[in-house]
Amino acid sequence: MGNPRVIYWFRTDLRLHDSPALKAALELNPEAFWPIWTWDPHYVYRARVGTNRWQFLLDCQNDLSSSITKLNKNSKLFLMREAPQTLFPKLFKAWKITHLVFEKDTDAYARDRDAEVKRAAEEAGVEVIIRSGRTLWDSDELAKKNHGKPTMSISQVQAAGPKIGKIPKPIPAPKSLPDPGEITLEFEQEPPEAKPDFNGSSRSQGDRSYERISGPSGDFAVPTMEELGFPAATSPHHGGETIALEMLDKIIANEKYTATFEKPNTAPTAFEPQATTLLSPHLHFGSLSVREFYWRVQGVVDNYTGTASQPPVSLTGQIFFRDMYFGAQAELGYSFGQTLYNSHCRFIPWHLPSKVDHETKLVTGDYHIDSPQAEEWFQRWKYGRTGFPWIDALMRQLRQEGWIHHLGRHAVACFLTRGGCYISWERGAEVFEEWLIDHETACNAGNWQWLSCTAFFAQFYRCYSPVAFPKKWDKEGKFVKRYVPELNELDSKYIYEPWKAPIADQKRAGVRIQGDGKVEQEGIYPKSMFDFNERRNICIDGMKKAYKIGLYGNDAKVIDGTWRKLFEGDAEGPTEGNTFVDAMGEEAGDDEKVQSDDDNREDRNGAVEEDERGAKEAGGENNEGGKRETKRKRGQGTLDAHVKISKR
DNA sequence: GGCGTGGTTGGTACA
DNA sequence: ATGTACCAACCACGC
Repeated sequence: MGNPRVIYWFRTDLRLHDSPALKAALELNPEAFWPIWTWDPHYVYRARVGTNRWQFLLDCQNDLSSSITKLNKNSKLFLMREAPQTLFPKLFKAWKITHLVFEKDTDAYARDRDAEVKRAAEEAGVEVIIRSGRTLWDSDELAKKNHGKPTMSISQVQAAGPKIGKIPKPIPAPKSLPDPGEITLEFEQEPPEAKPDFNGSSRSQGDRSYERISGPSGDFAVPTMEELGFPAATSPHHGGETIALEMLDKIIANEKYTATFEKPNTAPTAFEPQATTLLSPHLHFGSLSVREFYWRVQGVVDNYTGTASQPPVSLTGQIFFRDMYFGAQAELGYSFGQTLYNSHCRFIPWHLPSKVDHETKLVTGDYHIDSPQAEEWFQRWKYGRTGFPWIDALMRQLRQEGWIHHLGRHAVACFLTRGGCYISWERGAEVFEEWLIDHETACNAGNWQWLSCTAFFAQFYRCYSPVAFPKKWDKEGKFVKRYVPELNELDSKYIYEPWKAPIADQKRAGVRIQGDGKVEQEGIYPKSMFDFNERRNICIDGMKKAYKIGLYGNDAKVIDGTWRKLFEGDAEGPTEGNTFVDAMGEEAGDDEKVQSDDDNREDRNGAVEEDERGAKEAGGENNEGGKRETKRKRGQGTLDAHVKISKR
């Protein structure tokens, strides 16, 4: 074998600093070195990616490409527009490749894809080098050290992680890069499977993603939004390693902030500047190394003279949660992203459940509209027209900017699922997947399960109030007024409950609180779509019952649909289900098609109301509960326990 | 195996 | 205004 001819395949690691895989590639001392990105149709068409995240990705690629060129004027990030599975076998031959190097990706789809590429490499006699670099600890190792089980609590991470070893110290960025070899393309492009296009609805012009392997100009350049068919992004947040490292520098320079950060004490209502670091999208795209972040923060903490905060609430603790979700995903695979077939996700008979293909055991991306009322609530939630200004402000910020504070995510997630609409967490996760610039499959699925009390967290009677909770952070309602400007002039005392404002106040503020929020109208803000406290109680009753029944996503009864019998008479269970035979089945027949909110649906009126009478006593059964009541008298919350202990 | 304790980030009533 | 007790009863963990 001659000298190494190496392809470095960038994917989850759009950076030069602290990249174990890049280091391994350069240690081969290559005679030719191609830094490439393959434009995978799976991401282009089958992942939900909104324009803000597209732009962020392009930012990262452009920054990386120019950083590569700074190290070697003959090199850059070469964008190859074809699926890696079909492209690599051709490249291996055409470029006489000896090594393929990339960072390990433990996402379920990525594992399948990489296994296929690896097989092709072996067939072509190409050595594949894979290094873990996306998390503090290798996610497979983490699960292994957690007795081979998915990491489902932060204490498991804190116990299992150190068993692997110390968190690796960051590796400096390379000072030079070898020349790329000649780039020949003496082969045909395999056209992508462009249907279905999950992002079709946001494309405003022709999609030229796959015009040629080397792009429209034939120069392997990073695409533009126009090429991809997208309108301009609206987010103020920008990608790229350069920006990420500058942001980190700024945070680190503020020693007190860095050392005393406590997530639960950061305001979800803060804007310009936000209360948290906003580094999450950079961690997602790898424009910031998670270990770089960890050790820079730890350095400040170690030298801090005051009392530093501790994991899990501290800045480093935030990263432990990320590793926890990656460790759970590493074990559970595809099932971690859905309820069905997920052994660790509780089954709750939510509205709008996912359709599932029982052959592949995967969700299809579509869902059942078991309740027109729930579908209406879902659309109003998604587009920020629930009539609860706190929820609407957050959802509008999310759509516009691609980022909202972690506690804001809690608030909208609780509201959609167990603390309001009783709609499947999977619906919410899909919206976040599309709109978040920091969307990380593992963290998104994990956090939605957390908030919906289907995994990780169980205290379902703790519900975020859309009124009391934001009041605690922002009495004036400045945050709401920024993102729901039609309420700008409204007296702050009504800002979280505008339906309570007297007509005179509404007039003075130039806004009328009326209507059902289905269509946007100048000078109108909708009435709240339900009585929150009423819904909260109904939801808690439903959760109680579902917990008592105790099914999980992989239970036979959940898979074959017989779970239904267990929930008969339940307020938020399948009360509508009498006419809805196969809630989880592959083809339930004549569901409505999922509609965009822009459709004008005139005639939804009488037929819509949901049967909520069944709320009567869903979980409040009999006397058996009474016996146990006398047994357990302690305060139920951590805080209470602390208070009691310290008082004694 | 039963028990006690704790759980990243709640809400409400009342002093 | 701020602090405290309670709400209704979950799971995970450790001994």
